[in-house]
Amino acid sequence: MMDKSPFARKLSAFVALSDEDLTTLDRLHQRRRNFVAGVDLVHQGQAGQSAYILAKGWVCSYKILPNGARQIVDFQIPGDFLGLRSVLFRTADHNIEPITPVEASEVIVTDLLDAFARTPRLATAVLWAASRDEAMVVEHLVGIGRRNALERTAHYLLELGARLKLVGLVTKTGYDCPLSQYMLADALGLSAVHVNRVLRQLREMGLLTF
Amino acid sequence: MMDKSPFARKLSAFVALSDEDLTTLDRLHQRRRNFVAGVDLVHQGQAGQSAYILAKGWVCSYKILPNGARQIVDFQIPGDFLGLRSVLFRTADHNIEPITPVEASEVIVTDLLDAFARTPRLATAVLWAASRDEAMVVEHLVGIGRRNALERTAHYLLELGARLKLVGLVTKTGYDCPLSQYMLADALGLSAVHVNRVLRQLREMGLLTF
DNA sequence: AGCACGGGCTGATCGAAAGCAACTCAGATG
DNA sequence: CATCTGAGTTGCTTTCGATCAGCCCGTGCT
Repeated sequence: MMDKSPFARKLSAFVALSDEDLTTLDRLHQRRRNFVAGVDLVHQGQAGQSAYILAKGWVCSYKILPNGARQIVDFQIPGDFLGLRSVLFRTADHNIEPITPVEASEVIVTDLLDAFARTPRLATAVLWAASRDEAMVVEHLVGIGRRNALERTAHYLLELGARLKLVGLVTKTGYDCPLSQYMLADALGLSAVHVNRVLRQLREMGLLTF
Repeated sequence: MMDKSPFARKLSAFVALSDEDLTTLDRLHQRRRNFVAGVDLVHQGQAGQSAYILAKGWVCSYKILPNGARQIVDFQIPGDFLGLRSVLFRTADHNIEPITPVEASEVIVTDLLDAFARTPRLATAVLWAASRDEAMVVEHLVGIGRRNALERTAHYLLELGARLKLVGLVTKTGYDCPLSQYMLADALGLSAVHVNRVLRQLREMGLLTF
């Protein structure tokens, strides 16, 4: 039996998938693409985008406000869907930028729907995953709205850990985190300076090591 | 031809629906339910919930933090789906509370999927609507993270207006808003006192009237 | 070597929003 | 009728986090 992709690995945590499901799933990963870090993959307002399943590397989705401020909505890690909403929506309402070199499989929407028709269990699993993503955005919203900088940061780092664990990217001692403090700041709705202080606090409390 | 439900009205703004689509849609609104204001309709952690389509009244979805703070994730208005994620997720991850007396139609998920199979255009429209809801949560996140209290409040009130317009609940002069300043505060991640000040500012700027 | 650059780190100052307290007013409620 | 409650309003004080400014350090470039 072959190695599971991070995507299959994640879905398996929700629903038991048969070998047939897994091969159907594999067929989705046909056209593999590579992207370099720092160059936007999708641009706000752009039409006719495709969706991707992330195989390797980290990506972030963000919005830019008229005043230049940036808010990172979410980070995507291996196994995560990418730009699905932009496709349904017909035009992207946010930017997507690789923060490390990235490998991703382009997914044709019709292929996905075909796969759903063939194996309903797969459809369930993917919907589960989508719901989970949405729930995470909601949790993120709650954090920014009602948690202070310290709680918010700690919570976010833990959540990232939980997500990475699902795809086997966590070791006994921690996980490899390519995020700069600037990115964390834009994700958490803080300034980079303050993120730095908060991280120091967490370290001093013994809750965090680099 | 009969009156369109708010739901049909909203979907029609996205996709042209045939009479057949509309009757299929109507069949979903079978078991109508009434709820009183202030009593939770869905409770965090509760399992086996149903989904609803809101016909009349306002509802809010929120989360409570361990420290007692509340963050309102979204308000639902007539025509909006309710608790769809809780169903896919099998167990509710947030509370839903009517803020006015509410009429809603219970939707059985299998009915919905049947309807989708029958008229694909309907499926497209519903997915469109779901994407739009998700996009609104994201926009909300951005607002809380990167807009100041004034911008945030103004933006949110405008967005509410745009949503209400889609279902015909806006007049020349404005819309009927049953939200208390406490609720606005919990939605915007502010204190009620501060919301009050911000609203006063907006009034003084001539951007808002009660 | 020299230098530019990005990321991380820290101190000092400032301001937006929170917190607290008090008061009004309109409806309930008894 | 008195009173109680909840929403809205305002003044004053406090605090959290932003902003500004500068520093260190590793890397890549010429």
